[in-house]
Amino acid sequence: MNTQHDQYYEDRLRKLQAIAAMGIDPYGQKYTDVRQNADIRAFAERLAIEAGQTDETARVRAAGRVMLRRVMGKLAFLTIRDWSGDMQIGVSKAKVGDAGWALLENLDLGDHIGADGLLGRTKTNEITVWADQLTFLCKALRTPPEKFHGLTDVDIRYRERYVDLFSNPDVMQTFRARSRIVEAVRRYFQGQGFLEVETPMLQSVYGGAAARPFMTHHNTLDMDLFLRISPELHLKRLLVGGMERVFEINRNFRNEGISTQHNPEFTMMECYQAYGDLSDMMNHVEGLFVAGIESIGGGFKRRFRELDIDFSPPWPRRTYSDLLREHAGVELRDAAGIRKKAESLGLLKLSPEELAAGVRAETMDPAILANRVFEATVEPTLIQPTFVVEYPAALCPLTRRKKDDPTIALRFEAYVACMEVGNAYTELNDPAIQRETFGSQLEGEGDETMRVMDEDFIKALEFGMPPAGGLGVGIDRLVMLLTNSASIRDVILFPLQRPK
RNA sequence: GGGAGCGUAGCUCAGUCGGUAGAGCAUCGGCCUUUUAAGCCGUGGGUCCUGGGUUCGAGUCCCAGCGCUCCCA
Repeated sequence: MNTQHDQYYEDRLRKLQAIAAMGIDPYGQKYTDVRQNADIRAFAERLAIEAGQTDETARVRAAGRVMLRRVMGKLAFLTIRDWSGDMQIGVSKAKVGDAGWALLENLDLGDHIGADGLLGRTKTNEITVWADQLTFLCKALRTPPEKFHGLTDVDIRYRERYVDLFSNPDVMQTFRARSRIVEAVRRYFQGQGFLEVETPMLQSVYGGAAARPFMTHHNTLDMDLFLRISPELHLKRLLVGGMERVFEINRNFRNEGISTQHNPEFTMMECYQAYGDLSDMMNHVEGLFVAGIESIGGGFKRRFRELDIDFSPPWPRRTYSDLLREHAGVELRDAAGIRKKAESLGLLKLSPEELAAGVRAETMDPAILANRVFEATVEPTLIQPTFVVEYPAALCPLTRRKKDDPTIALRFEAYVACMEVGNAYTELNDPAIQRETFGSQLEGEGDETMRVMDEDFIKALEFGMPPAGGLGVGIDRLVMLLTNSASIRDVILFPLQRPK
């Protein structure tokens, strides 16, 4: 058990007191001029120090958490870790004196220390800071995970991410990559003339997507509120206001299932471009993937799980109906054929939720059936980056229709590794059609797609929203793909866990 | 929601047919001035996820629950 009074805790408290008795603050002070371990390592490479030699001119200061400790009598080697990497610190009793050695004897794995000294290499050629001064920076009262295997229990890794981060360097690397990718996406849109904005997460009317919301309550206003499922309707209001290019990178919340691809809160990028259309949005999808890849390196040909994926633009564009014909052997317009195919795939079986919502297989909308067939037959084949274009209009009521074919929606989805990573529209800006489509619900979609009438949004459209293209890209999935992370929980620092 | 699996020392993991709870790392004590998961000798450490049940006896078998993982919906 993780009680506070086990033997380890007591041992460490005893050493903390011993350190304090030496007149040293066991929780440290400001410590300046520290060089990162990776930087010190690169410096040592440039100096071309030979094995067994020390460079008398190369004084450095390193700091980090003690990960390994090898003491042999009056000489010790410590491996300390900062967020750039590890560094070996050599400590000899002759050099640091009795006081320094007494400090070393009270060091535990997990403590933070600083070391000043000359840079050299050991006989075995390991880059080493030969300390003449150790500075104690922080006592750790808990034992870090085992030095060789690190922390592997996934439950504890997510619950105690702070331990995961310092004991598993790959995890640190993933989250550094995530930060660079988000920066790159931001820079990409700024470079394209977009303005970054933030819109409400607490909303009295929710919308912009088909999902169940989280509910909360404002006490002093005595008002129920929803956590947003999408920023879409607010970003479009900004188009009405004359912000011609806007984007937002922020959290959405959906009160739905949890899986390796779904976390209840996730980070979404949405952008809207006045006078733009779908082809602009495709360019942006490719552009932000390129920017993300360039920010972390590794090239366009990448590994994801067991898949080899080539992100080189341009990505192929395939129509929904062609893909359906190719992989399901049915025509999109052949409602009877689709129903037959759906039946043979066992797709007419309804979930308890759907049955409760009054959905019946016999009257299910052909477009919904087609989409079930699409998900079952086409999606598993969409491994290489692909734009699926020409969605059936019935599936996307919020979307403008193709001019010469009103059954086709001006929408695409971008797929990579069978995951939906982008969703784009040529936006609907006709307030009358928008009013009709709000609240419309196709039989077979269940209650999750309940769309609440947003009168203020209609009003905004009545002031005139310029024709525009809009795009949403799930940042977590983007990071998963580019960092080869199998689960969304591996790219979210603190994924939702039930309390233990 | 359904299926499969997992939960044992701080960490990583064994635990056979139901018969006194084990190892490595870590801790503590000792030796050790070039180690690389340092080494050698010694040592302490357990709510076997929780609660029931079967049994002379349960980490092990049965039931229920909790948490996690994966697959499916």
